[in-house]
Amino acid sequence: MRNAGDKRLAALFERPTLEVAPALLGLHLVRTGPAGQPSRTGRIVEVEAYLGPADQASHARFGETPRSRPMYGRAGTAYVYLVYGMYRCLNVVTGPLGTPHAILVRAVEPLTGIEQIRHARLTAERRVHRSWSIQDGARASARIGEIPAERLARGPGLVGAAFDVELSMTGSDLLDPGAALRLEAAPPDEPAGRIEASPRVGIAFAGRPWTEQPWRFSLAGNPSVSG
DNA sequence: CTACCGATCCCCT
DNA sequence: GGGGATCGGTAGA
Repeated sequence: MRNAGDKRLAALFERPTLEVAPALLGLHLVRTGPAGQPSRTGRIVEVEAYLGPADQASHARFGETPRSRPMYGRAGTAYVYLVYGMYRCLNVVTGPLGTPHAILVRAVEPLTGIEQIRHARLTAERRVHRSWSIQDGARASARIGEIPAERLARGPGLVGAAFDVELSMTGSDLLDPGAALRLEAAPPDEPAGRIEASPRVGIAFAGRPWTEQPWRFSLAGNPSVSG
């Protein structure tokens, strides 16, 4: 049985993708586990909409493949992919069944579980730099310890690292209140903030008009929005 | 099968 | 401003 907040959340996803994207701003991303560890939560502050398969910046531009299959599923499904062989990026699927729309979560403002997030960031870096010496690891640990909380998930790759987004989570239901990775409605007392729209980042390969569409949405002035 | 490149991030120059 | 880390997907031989 869904409570009132869950119902509002589910209703949100029945709207067109370009309306859902700005509406995701302010929602909470929640990560629980491993068992016994405090959960991590953060406020979504930056997203990008991908309106495949026509959208030449979308992974759905190649049609339905094993990787893109979750995008064709129900709205609220997670689409997780690997970029540059190391960073996992989280998308929220939107649109009706069979319509491969998705919204990339580009930045999150950490709210709780900050130490868990720092630990996850360090683990992610260690995985990339397998050949690190003891000193390298110590340096990275110190550096991450100095990063202000609002910058710990400022960028899509960092969101994946900070919240331990796993490839195995692709296709999972982000609206399931029991899921290890999920979305939750923001508390009603949390201020929304002004929303800005701008062109999407890192998609020069797509060419016009896709590079110019203002399909990136962010909370104006929020320090966790990526540059 | 190989070649190329990506919805990235960090460090060095 | 440039390059390294690292690997799955796609395209072309």
